[in-house]
Amino acid sequence: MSPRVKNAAATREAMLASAGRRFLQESYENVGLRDIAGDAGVDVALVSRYFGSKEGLFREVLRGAKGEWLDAGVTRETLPAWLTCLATRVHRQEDDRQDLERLLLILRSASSPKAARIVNDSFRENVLSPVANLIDGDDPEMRASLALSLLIGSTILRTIMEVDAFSTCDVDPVRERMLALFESALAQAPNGEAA
Amino acid sequence: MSPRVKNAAATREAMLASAGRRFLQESYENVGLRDIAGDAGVDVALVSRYFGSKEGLFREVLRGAKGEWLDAGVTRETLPAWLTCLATRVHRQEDDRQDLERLLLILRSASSPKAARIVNDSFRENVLSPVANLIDGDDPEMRASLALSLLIGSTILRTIMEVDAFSTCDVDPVRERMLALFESALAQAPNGEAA
DNA sequence: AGCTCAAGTCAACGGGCGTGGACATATAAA
DNA sequence: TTTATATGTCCACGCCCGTTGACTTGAGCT
Repeated sequence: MSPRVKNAAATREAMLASAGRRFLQESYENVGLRDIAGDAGVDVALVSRYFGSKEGLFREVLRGAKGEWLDAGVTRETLPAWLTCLATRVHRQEDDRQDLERLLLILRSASSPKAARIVNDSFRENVLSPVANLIDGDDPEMRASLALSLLIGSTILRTIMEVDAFSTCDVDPVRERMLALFESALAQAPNGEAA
Repeated sequence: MSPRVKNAAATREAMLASAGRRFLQESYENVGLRDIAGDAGVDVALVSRYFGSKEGLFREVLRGAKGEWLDAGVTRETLPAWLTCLATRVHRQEDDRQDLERLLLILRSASSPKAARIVNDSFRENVLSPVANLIDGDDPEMRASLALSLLIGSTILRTIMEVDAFSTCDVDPVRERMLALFESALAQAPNGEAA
């Protein structure tokens, strides 16, 4: 093979990018380092050189995707609508896609022994905590978990299980119900919404 | 090795049982046929002989677990409470554990290319349809998907992500909120509960 | 131009995987 | 008791994996 141009920073990014793409579509176990390196136009051995191991590469991908979750000026008031957007895949802004991909990247590799700890940590730090910190009142983590359960479940149903009964009918009623559920889950009072 | 006693039906069941146990705890990709055969006290080659392939074995495990979901006399009225039981892991009856394991078995191997089709079919046939058939009114599949999203999400959070913010505080409030969410998700009217 | 070292490639290793064919043995019929 | 067949074991093949060490080549400096 003719060796590629030598630019350490660029190839590192290229590998990170192709790894992110691969890990997003297939799970941690089902993607090989040769696939990732191939996409980046680089030899496999560079993975060990740059990231130490496959786990290291995966960790770096999760770490690199950090800080983009909830960044687009989401407040306590707009949170339910924002979650509804993610859950119904209607992207208001370009950033929503990034957020959804982050979540999906985490969910895809959730049940992989090698990636489990990394995934769990990333989830707690990058998606659970931000939401919990955004809402105030009692048991913020519990209420955030409740809302995120709905988001996670619907994402899995639509993306992985390919069920998508949410789009067989009109989207608006679904969005309406979703919004109500998110508001109820995040609300301080157990029943309904109490300002 | 001293050959085991020769009983085709018994060994077949033993393999099915150990496979079910393994597939429940690890995902499809992360369990080897040698593990399963080892647990059953049998040689690996019998998997091919009895089930054709690993996929065949997995399919048979899913098929064998069929018909136990929602079997314990759950009605439209008791459905929300039953879902809450599953989501909070409080087992009223012994059967609840079976139902939860079924769902978990499906979720664990959901993102495995080889098992995806099998898992998706099993989910639709064995968990989504029963729930959709139990509720009446418009868009039963959509409402069932909504409720199952919550169940799936909370199950993943608790079992795979090991978050379990649901049990850091008292369980009763969580169950109360869960119940309200399930009822709202399954309700005919978009807002709240309307008998 | 020549030198140097980071940057990249190549080949191979040890290991685990699913699978298939050849062989052994317990069971049941003759 | 002999025979036949279902049942189970053993062995090895081919494949893909992550990782490593030795080699090659490009870029930048003097």
